Amino acid sequence: MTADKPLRADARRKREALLATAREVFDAGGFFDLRFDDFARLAGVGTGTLYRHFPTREALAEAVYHGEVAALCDRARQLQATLPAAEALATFLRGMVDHMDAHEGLARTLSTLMADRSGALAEGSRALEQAVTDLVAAALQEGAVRDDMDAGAVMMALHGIGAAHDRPNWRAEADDVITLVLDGLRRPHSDG
Amino acid sequence: MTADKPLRADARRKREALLATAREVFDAGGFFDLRFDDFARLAGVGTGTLYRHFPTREALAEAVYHGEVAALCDRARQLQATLPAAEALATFLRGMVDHMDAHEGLARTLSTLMADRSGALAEGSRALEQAVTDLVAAALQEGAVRDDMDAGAVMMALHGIGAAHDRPNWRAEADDVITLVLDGLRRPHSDG
DNA sequence: TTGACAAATGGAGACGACCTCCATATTTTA
DNA sequence: TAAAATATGGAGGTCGTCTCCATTTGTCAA
Repeated sequence: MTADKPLRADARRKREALLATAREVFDAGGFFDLRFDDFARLAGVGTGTLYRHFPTREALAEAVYHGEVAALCDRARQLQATLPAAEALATFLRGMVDHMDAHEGLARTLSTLMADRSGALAEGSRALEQAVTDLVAAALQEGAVRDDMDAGAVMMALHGIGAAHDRPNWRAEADDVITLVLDGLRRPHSDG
Repeated sequence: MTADKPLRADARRKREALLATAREVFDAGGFFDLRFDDFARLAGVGTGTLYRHFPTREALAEAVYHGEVAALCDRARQLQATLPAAEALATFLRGMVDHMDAHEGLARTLSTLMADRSGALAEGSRALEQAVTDLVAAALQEGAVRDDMDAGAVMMALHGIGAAHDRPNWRAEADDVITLVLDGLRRPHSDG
């Protein structure tokens, strides 16, 4: 999949400069409002170079958050290894909301990556979905969650949380969505 | 709020033509891919006229779905008047998914309207949120749902469903999200 | 070191979508 | 019917996005 490409020295340097600039802009919150060309100017490279390294704004966003998303996935695996499955899932989902809350850009990025209509799901997005799928599967095997549902619904809920990041009461509502999902995932009442 | 503006005869005619064209494109599924200018050409009006009547694509989308959204709100009120509150809420949410499934454009529109970062929430979106808020409040008063949660979480979940409309397994996942939300909304198990 | 080849650069300018402006046309009013 | 008010349309300005290719930079073998 990820064919190794021995990058030339200057190429690697420019690429790093672009990423560094993008990270700064991300932290400042202006990533999605800045002209794409300006990343180049800010990083001191030409526009052509920018586009060769990152064909789209989404590609750049993904690269910026590549580490962060990988960390989230690691965290998922770690939780899964050390906690009962249901608890691992809950902790992970709560942690996702924390992350989105702390890094405004992450919510925007995730929702952008997930909504990517270009078909090919970005690697980070796919990895994240796999992590959630594993967590849910483990909880299922443990008998902690109902068996008529898969991880897609959870992804969709996360998607909603990310996409709605500008709602006035976002944090509280996001926590509520997670609570609803987690409570809903247990065996439903038998009085239905 | 909505100041009555006696529209001139030709103005009303052009407006209607634009709406008719937009409806057709909506049903064909191409609304969000078509150049905004082309709505004008297709409807046989000038671009200036298009922009005077509908300053943005979102405004046009809202106008197209004004009737549909109003119908959804009416339906919510009607369900609320004829069914136990919890059942009314469930039926309404299921119906929303049906609607989004049947009219591909509606999901896209709702998610676009809700995500509208321009601050001022469009009228249709606000009306819909009010309808959901009322349904949840009624269910709460009836004691059918937990009391530590409001309608915002439900809106967020709907948002996620709409925003994720291009997921391969959308329909099943959307139904699952609704199920999770509804089951989660009941009193949680006491073994937590 | 040097020559030759491959890899990468940068930025001018093509392109395309969005939107404005105003001379002209249509409707309404008196 | 004439004047005033209202609406039209589309040429063209603006602004991001993205491409193209002449030039520069790095690599490697001799």
